[in-house]
Amino acid sequence: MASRFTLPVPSDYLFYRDFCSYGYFLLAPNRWDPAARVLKRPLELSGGVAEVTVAQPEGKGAKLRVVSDRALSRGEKAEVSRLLTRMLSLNDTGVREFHRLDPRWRRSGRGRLMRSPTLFEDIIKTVTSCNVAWPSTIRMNQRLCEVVDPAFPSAAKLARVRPATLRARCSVGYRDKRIVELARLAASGEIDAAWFEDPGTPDEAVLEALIDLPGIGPYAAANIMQLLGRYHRLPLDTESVRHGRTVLGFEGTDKAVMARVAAHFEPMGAHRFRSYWFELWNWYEAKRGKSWTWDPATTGKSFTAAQF
DNA sequence: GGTAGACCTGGACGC
DNA sequence: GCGTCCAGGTCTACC
Repeated sequence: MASRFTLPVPSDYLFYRDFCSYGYFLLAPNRWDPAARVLKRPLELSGGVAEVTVAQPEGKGAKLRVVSDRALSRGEKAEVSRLLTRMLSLNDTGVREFHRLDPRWRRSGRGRLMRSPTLFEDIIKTVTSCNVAWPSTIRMNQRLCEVVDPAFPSAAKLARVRPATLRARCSVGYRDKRIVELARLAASGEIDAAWFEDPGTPDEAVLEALIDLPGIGPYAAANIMQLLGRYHRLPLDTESVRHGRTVLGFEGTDKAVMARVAAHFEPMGAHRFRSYWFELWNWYEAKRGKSWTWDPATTGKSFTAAQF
């Protein structure tokens, strides 16, 4: 029998807008239904996997309606609430300050960014997004869920998979050993999620620790930092260069354009990434329509500039 | 400290 | 249908 419960959200929270705010909303095991504006995905809970459906039928600021495919204990409902709170950035208290710094997004209300229910899933998703076109990132995450665990592989489960299996069946290529090593570090506690998530841990310490991880370079570290709600660094990549040239009108070598993009967002201080990201996202939406209307099977595979 | 080249995959392109 | 080229960020070796 299903469990049904509600989850309170901040008064400015608009589910379809705020969930469809970062590309990972299109990656397995997330399943976004653009017509119904409903999210379905399995979550790993203490009593086993449960498929949850999340919606906000009454609109902005209204409680989220959560339905699971099996009965959940009180403790499991608390787990689901905790995982969704992380995923939907419901504890983000910086949106108002962001809008004060960059008023362009005040009217649309853009400010919150979605992420994964766990830091580990965000780390692996980031590794699968490096040095690869977006359709391959989609494929890798799809296969990880099909081959290893439908609810997205936990660190413990992934640590037991052979790199050759990941390479052959999940199309992760040379990332195979790095992914398994990351899983071992997370499973053993050497990657301490609580330490990374603690707002009291200094940004520089987090950055240094991330760069030390296998498969994590400057881009991936900055991206994981924004997924941790630390928005002061920009994950600069080829999309940043494209954005610098086409939208901001910068000229010169890739390196010079990157430096100018970084300098351009400097005044946004602790909210640099939000300002940069929503400008980028706005550009995608100008080409492809609002992100919550993207069909994961079509537009969702081709919204990045490289696919145009 | 800076840089060249290897690492893989899949899509685009030419034949 | 096949072969070749290219994009993408990280890592290592080398200067």
